[in-house]
Order: sequence, then C-alpha cells, then structure tokens
Amino acid sequence: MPAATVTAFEPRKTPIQARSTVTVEAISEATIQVLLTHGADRLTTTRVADRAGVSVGTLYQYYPNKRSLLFAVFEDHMDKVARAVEVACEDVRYKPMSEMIGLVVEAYVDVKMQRADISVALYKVAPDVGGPALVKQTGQRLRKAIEAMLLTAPDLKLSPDKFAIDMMLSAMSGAMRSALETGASAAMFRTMREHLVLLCQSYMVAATATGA
Amino acid sequence: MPAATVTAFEPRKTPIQARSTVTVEAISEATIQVLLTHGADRLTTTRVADRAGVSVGTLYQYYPNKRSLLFAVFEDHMDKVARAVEVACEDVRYKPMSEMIGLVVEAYVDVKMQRADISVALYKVAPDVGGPALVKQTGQRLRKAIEAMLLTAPDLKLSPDKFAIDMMLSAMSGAMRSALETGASAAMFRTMREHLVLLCQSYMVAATATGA
DNA sequence: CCATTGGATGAAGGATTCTTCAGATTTGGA
DNA sequence: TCCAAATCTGAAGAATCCTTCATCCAATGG
Repeated sequence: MPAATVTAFEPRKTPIQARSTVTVEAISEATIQVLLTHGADRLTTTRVADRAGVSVGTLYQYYPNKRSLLFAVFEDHMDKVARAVEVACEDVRYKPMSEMIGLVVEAYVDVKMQRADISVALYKVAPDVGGPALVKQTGQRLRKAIEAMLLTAPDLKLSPDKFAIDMMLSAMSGAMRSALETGASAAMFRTMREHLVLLCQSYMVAATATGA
Repeated sequence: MPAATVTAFEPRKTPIQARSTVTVEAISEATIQVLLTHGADRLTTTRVADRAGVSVGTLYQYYPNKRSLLFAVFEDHMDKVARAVEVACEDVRYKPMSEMIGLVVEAYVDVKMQRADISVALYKVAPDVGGPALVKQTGQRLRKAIEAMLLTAPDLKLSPDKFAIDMMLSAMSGAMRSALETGASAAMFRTMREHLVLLCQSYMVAATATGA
C-alpha cells in the first residue's frame, strides 16, 4: 500500500472495455503534451481532454481530480526511471565497486536524458502533486537495489552505508536536475555524465573506506 | 541588469516615507508566513495582505502582481545564501583545498538549515516564479566565489575546473533539498553535513587530479 | 496651518478553472 | 436483434482569485 500522502490519487474507475483503455492512454499522453507545449500553470483539465480528443467529463471518469492526473504521469515517469536503474543494478553484480557505480550512474543519466522534456515538465508540477513523497518513495526503492548490488562487490570490505547511498542518490538527482533545467547542450551532457560518474565513484570509495 | 527572464518582477513603487518601508517589510514577512502555514497553492494576495495587516490594494502598490511578490522573497533568500557562501570563501583563502571545500560546504549547509522552513516553502513556489533562472544566476555567482577561492589554494596544481565546481554546487543543493524536503531530524542533518563535506572533498580532489 | 504628495482602502469587475450530472451513445453478450 | 452496462458528452454550477480604481487618510514642508 502506498504511503498516506500518496493516497486519494487513485484512479476513479478501471477501464474494462478496449475503448476506455484507449481513452485513458490518450489522456495520459495528452497530459504530457499539454505540459510540454503550454507549461504547468496553463495545464487545464479541459485542455488536456481536448488534446486527448475526449470531453472533460470522460477525464473525470478516470481521474477524481486534476492532481491525480498529474500524479499518475509523475508516478509513471518515476517508475520508468527506477526500473532502468534496477536493471542496471542487476547487470553489474559481482563486478568491482567502481564499475558498478559507474554503470548505475550512467544508466540513471541516460533514462533521464531519454525523457528530458518530460523530466523538465514534471519538475514544474512536482510540488503541487505530492512530488516529494513520491521522490522519497522511489529513493528508497533505488537504495535497496543499489544496496543489494553492492553486497555482491568483491572489493567491498565494509557493508555499504545506507546514508552514503542516499547521499549519492540525492546528489545525482540534484546534478541531473540542474543540467536539465538549465537546458544544457548535448556536449555538456556528455561531460556532465563523466563528471557525475567520477563524483559518485570517488565519494563511494571514500565513504566505504572511512566507514560511517 | 538582471536577465530577461527575471524582468517584470520589479517592485512598482519604492518606499519613501518610513511608514511604507514598514509596510513592505510586513508584506514580505507575511508572504513567508502564509507560505509556511497555508502552503503554496493557498497563497493568496488577499491572505498575505491580511496577515501583513494591510489591504490588498496596498500590496499591489509595491508589487505589480503575485509572482513578483514571491519572486522578491525568493530573491532575498538566494541572496542571503549566496552571501554566506561568499563570506566563507573569503575566510578560507590560502588554506589547503580540502579545508576550503569543507568549510564552504558547511557554510552552505548551515545557512540553509537556519532558514530550513523558508527553504522548504520556496521549493514549492520556485517553478511558478522563474526559480530556475534565479538558481542559475546564483549558481554563477557562487561559482565565481569558489573559483577565486580555489586559485589561492597552495596545494592546487591544476586550475580549478568550472564544470567541476558547477557539478559540486548542484550536487550540494540536491542533497540539501532532499534532506530538507524529507524533513530529516537534527541528528540526520549532522550526519549528512559530514557526508556532504566528504562527497565534495573527494570529488574535487579527484576532479582536479585527473583534470577535465 | 494648509496644500500637496505619498500612502492606504476594499468592494467589485473580470477572468479562470475545476468538477458535476443528466442525458445521449456505444458495446458486448444473450 | 435487443437490452443492460459501460462510456462519453459538454453546458453550467460553484468557487476562487487576481487586480483595479475611485476615494479617503496621513505626512511633510513652506
């Protein structure tokens, strides 16, 4: 069950017929498009419905309110990011720690980049939609994946520090956010990807060497 | 002159008499209070005016619109943070790089902590008020201060990498934001302060050793 | 003490937007 | 084919909020 903060965003009705499944998909996609083309503050339920090719009433048949709509999109994005990182964590088990960190960081940067526009759009609505709660939740999920991964590192003596992992994650997202919001160029992103890898690696080495 | 994105937020009238100076002060303070007690989405110009003990009309005499009001508060906060970091940068010139980094990071964490509630409140309104632009601006300001500081480090061979400094700054703010938004305990903040110092130190050492 | 400029007031205009719901339409199965 | 359930429609209700402006009060200096 999701945290309390996350409740009351549940969809109102579950699609049964194929027709409605298409509809909710269209609405979801339209939400992103409107967010992208009109911005967060001009995101209107009517506008989303128009773009989706349905009427407002239909929208409210699946989402109890505007926030739940945004929340759904947000949740979906976070899930995709988390999934990508989790997969990366699986793939690099039993490798040296530095390599682990490097690949995980790159995986994170890459998913975010693939959905750069959505990321930027979501930064704008996050505060109004219980963003921090979802971020926190996803953070825990990622920490577990990374923790499990690190436990298989042959060159890791100390057990991985939870605090250090959280630190790394928040630093990562901070750097990524900054780059995305300032609209960095492709070249800049490559550089920043390398730097972020370096940052995480050197920190994790230091953190696991010194202990906590 | 401020960037274009930052324009149109200028106060409408400059206080002349003592009375009006008090008024603008009260409005500014009231804005923070309302933000804290009612949240970003229920921040109303009328409500702010009430809390400040003036009428809405008075508010609009000094701020052309709601956004400019929020912007002013935001700007003020960012300035205080920047100032604190700049002072720290001045104080640690000619010391070893690690010490420099450590003290600057601590200075940053401390200012943010002192105004923890304001910080959290502002995260919520930032997107609607040209936050990213201001953050970018302040970031440049801080980078310059840090760059100048690093140039006086006796143990620094390579010239400091601008990219690395930006990276460090964004990582710092990301970690801080995460901690503030999740409402960490005082003990957690102490730990996180130490870790953040470690993170920045180890990264900067790695970044200036390897070059860019 | 008075005139002029600065400052304050707050009801009301104007604009948006969220959300509902009674009724029309479509679908899938009997 | 026909009906009940599932969907869809979109005008309109209801609630907010931002912002203005005509008007009144206070301060300052001559």
